[in-house]
Amino acid sequence: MVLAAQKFLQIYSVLKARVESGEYPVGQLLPSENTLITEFHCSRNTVRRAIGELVRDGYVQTRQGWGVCNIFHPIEQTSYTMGTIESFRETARRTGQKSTTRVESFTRILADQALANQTGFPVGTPLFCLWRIHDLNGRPIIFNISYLREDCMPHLTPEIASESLYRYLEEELGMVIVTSKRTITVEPATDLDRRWIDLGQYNCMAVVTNQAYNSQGVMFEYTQSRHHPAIFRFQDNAVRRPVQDL
Amino acid sequence: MVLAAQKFLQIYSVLKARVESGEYPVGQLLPSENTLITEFHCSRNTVRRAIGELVRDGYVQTRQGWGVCNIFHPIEQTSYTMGTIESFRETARRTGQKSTTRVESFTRILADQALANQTGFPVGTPLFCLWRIHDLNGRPIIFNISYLREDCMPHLTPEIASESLYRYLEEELGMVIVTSKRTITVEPATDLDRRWIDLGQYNCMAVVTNQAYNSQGVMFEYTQSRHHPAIFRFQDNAVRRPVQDL
DNA sequence: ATAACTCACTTGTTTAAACAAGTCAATTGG
DNA sequence: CCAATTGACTTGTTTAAACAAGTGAGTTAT
Repeated sequence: MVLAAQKFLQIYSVLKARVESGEYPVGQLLPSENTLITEFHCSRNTVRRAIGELVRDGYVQTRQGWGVCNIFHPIEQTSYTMGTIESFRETARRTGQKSTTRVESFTRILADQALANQTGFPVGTPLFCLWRIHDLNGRPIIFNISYLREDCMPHLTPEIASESLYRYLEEELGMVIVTSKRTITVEPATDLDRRWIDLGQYNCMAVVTNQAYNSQGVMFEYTQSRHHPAIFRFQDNAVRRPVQDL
Repeated sequence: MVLAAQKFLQIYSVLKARVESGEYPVGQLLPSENTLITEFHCSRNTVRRAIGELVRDGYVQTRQGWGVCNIFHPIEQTSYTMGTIESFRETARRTGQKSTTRVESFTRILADQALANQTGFPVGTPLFCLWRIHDLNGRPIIFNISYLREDCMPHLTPEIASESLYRYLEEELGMVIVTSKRTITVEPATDLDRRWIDLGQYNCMAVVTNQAYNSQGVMFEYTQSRHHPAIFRFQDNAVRRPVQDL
């Protein structure tokens, strides 16, 4: 039951495709849980789990006593999708654009107090420091500053880094990347930014700070992605939960 | 079982507090599901649901065959929390800052083609158009442009809007706000922005576009929140899900 | 010594059942 | 005619059980 995707993911995919294709009209109700149970030959919990994922995606909305309402609106092609971790390369491939990455600097350092405060690595941690430029359709648009724990990837090279870093970590090292904490801010452009990115009239960068944890709960990556503001776009679906101060 | 919060939320709150207080040390495992079951006198599903919420919050991380690892790091005080919908007023109160809101303009319009394209409202929809300024500690920092469906809140007044709009909708009208789609972009500052917000050296705004849906699946609000870039900060926890192209 | 296996533990998935609670239309009672 | 009730539907919460599958330590067989 691992080669074939889990049942709830299969059902999720089918329902998602139907919503996207318009098979379930926007603004109307999906079939009830009972109907879906008989269609997919599964338990109610499994149907509910699939629907729960669609809710998280902002595709549908549930209402007790009423049903599951389709609220799908096509998203912008160029946007990031939040709620999942997606690399630059994956986003570019999904949106059908041509992306390249080049390494501008690759050094080894120890985390000093200032860097420890900024990143959250313990003082003295051996780190790779990596500067990369991402081009989209031939134009540089993202300046990437990464700090990577050396003890998690001792044999990292600039060649590997210019390929997909995440593919290397996952496929070669068998590392499972589980959680990623992201912060979005807007910061004044630095000289380093302008050295590579043509900002035109803008004097700011959209900065995504990313802290990634492996399956052992160790933070192995701290990356600042400094985006050209004109191409930056982040999308998210929020579900309001009851406010509770227990 | 509705006055007393649901069981899984109670357990969630207790575990969350323990993680935040350091009762469960960072980097170590939480008690196993079985241990928690006996402590809370509940079923395994209920414990798992509580833990699932902590995972979504980026507080803990699970690993099959191993356990639940505490990866909590205190978040920035001034940051938004994604994954939940929180109003400006709620955020300010949570972070202990003094906030005020004033209405600069309150008009009624019909959605024309351009506005329909921008917002997603059907052409001809009667709308309230609302300009608000949010002050934090006496300084204007957010310029808010809202379009609100008139038929969802016929008796809206500027006085209500200067109070909490969401409180009015929820408590007075009984409207349940369920889903909210947000997009974050960085845009050049306009003359309208500069009329109210002192940007200093910056020439951009951090823009959060928000589309809110009520429980009937109707989009009733489209709001552009144009933030002073220096105080803007958005935080999020992403969980990597298996990529699957069924 | 080491490789393979076993075993006790962990979390992950799925099913089944019961009851709570919201919604809406039809029916009933005044 | 209108208000209240009923009843059939919906989703929401919780329990219980079974099996799958990953982890790591200890044991066994070679």
